[in-house]
Amino acid sequence: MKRYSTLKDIANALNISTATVSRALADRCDVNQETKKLVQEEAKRQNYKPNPIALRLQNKRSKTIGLVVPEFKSSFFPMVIAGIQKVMDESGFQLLITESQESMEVERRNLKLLENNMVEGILISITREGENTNLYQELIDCGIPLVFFNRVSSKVIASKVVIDDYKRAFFATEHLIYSGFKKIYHFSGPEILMVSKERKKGFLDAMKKHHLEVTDKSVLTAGVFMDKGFSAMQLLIDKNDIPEAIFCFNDPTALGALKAIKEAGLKCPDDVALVGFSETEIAQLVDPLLTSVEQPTFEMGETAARLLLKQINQTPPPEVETVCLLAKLNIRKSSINTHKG
Amino acid sequence: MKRYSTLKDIANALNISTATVSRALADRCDVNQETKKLVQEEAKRQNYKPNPIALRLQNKRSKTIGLVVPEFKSSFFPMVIAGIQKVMDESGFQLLITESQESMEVERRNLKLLENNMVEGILISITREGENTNLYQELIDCGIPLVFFNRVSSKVIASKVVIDDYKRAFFATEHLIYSGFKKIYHFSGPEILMVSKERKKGFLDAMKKHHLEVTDKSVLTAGVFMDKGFSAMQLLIDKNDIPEAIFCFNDPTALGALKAIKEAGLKCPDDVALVGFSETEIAQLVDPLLTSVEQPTFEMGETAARLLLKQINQTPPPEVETVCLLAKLNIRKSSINTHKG
DNA sequence: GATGAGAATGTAATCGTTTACATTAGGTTT
DNA sequence: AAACCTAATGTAAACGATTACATTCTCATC
Repeated sequence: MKRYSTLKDIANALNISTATVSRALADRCDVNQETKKLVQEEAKRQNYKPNPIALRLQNKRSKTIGLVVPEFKSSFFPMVIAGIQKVMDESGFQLLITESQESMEVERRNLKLLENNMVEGILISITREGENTNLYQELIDCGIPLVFFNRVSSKVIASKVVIDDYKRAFFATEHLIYSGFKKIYHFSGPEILMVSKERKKGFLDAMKKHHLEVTDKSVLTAGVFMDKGFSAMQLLIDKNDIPEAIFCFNDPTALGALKAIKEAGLKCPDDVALVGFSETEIAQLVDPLLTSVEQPTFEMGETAARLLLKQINQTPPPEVETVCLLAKLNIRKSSINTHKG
Repeated sequence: MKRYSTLKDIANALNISTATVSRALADRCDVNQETKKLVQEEAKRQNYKPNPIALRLQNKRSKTIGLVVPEFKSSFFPMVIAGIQKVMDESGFQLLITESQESMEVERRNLKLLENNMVEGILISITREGENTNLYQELIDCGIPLVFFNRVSSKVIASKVVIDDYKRAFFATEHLIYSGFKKIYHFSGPEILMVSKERKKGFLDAMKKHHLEVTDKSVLTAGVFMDKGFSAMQLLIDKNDIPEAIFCFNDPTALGALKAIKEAGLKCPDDVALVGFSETEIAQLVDPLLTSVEQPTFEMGETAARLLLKQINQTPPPEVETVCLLAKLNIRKSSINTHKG
């Protein structure tokens, strides 16, 4: 590694002790003004920078926090990371990023890795396979605070950052209902995820409120990726059980459905209207433009990071809190009722 | 921070010196088998993990490398990061990620931040504003190896990972030519970027090879984002100077052009055929499906990381090398000549 | 002139680990 | 029995920074 200038180098150059140098650079009052000036000049001359590793050892703080995200492919998590990064840079913390690849096993490995690297806290969005509840609890119990975001644990007590999935799903469904659609289906996400449950509940409650029929067939589990939305839609087309509108778990499944619709020679929104969720860039690029719920991704990262820093820096640590961020429904062409009025 | 078990704790528990404990755990031959066993048991009992910070101070190595990417929005860089991450995890290095937000000024700040954090090397993809040549050179000169990827410096001598932009642009253009198009235009990227120049050169050379006319009007600078592709296409439509086909700098500009084509009531590929570059997820989702050059993003990250580790670990450092990764042209509907034979 | 106060600086321990060198005890060789 | 070897362990310095405590010196006070 590159050789850096140290306190000792400055001390030797000026024939004084490292203690004085340290004090001079910290601008302490019990150092002679002359000496202070000499030290500061010499430090500048040698381009001295305090060694962050030595400081960490001394302070017994790693000044590092860990992050576990399920994947990197979609732009959702990268945007969250950008938000986290901003807060970390401001507060002088380093960020250790790991990817669980939607696997509980890999997630466990990542958490162990972070623990071995002495992170002072962990930000995590869990896999869609499920949660490593015991491990989360262990980490918290032995003093490493966890903050969940987006995909949160339902069992562990910790600070969490979510968007109001239930409400947004409810409103998105109501939007379809107010548009005049009656036969409305839902493509739901992995049953194990809280967000899936919340969005499904929002859908069901909105339907119930408006006295619209909901049968076993109204909800299809379609996973998180495009191919699943595609095959779910194909299934409906094959069975000739085509709804007027579908509220989809997320944008990829909506886009998969859209592809199946087009391939079958049907039209969106004329034959089937679509609503996505968790706004992706693509929503504004496909034809027709996709109605979708926009999540404040960057802000989610910032918020989660701030909550974690609070847990780390305050003694005693503050009460855990769950922050619910506001999301916004962007209504576009894919959910316009072309038959009405 | 959480309290971790140390060598001293084990030494105290067994009434021996930390030196012996250290040696026992390193499984050195000059330790009594009995002692070794006792130490290993006690270490397990206390869940001892070596303190990585102390090791770094001791070894005078930060075991950290830095990364500077221009942005997080598109999935391109996140996928590269995933590749880098994989190599780093395997080799026990930490990764410090920074985002320059396409600003030279922010890039300078990030590089300084990485230097202060004593990274042992830096991976960088430069901004589209241009390059901080002097700073790159300074870092290299004082012992921090740099490896460029994707958007590389044209002036600094260092290892680089690129895709064969020139060849792919050449072939993509030839694909349009072989499809029977004659009036072919190019929407080029920011003039300052090497990749822009390379792709433009590939386009021009392919046209020249096949003796097709190239005028001042054949190449329009369209930037990197969708809106620029959109306005460039609108300009052509307004001037009623509509080419049969356009080879675009990247997918977003192609999609922008596509939007303008549709809004003008024209059809792709019937009226204007399109070819994009640097495959995005979107290419497979739009109508018509977009022909595009697919880049090996994950592999690019892996390769760049490996090159950097070589620079760091070998003494004397190996010669710098430029690795050119293969990219692949995915031919889809947007570039099919519907008039031909 | 002895005492004390206060300013400026130095000494040495600490953080957790490694390792060159020193020490000890026991056994073997002559 | 003196000399030496070997195995096993301990001591202490080092990495770079901070800081409690100790020291030195000067000057003011009685």
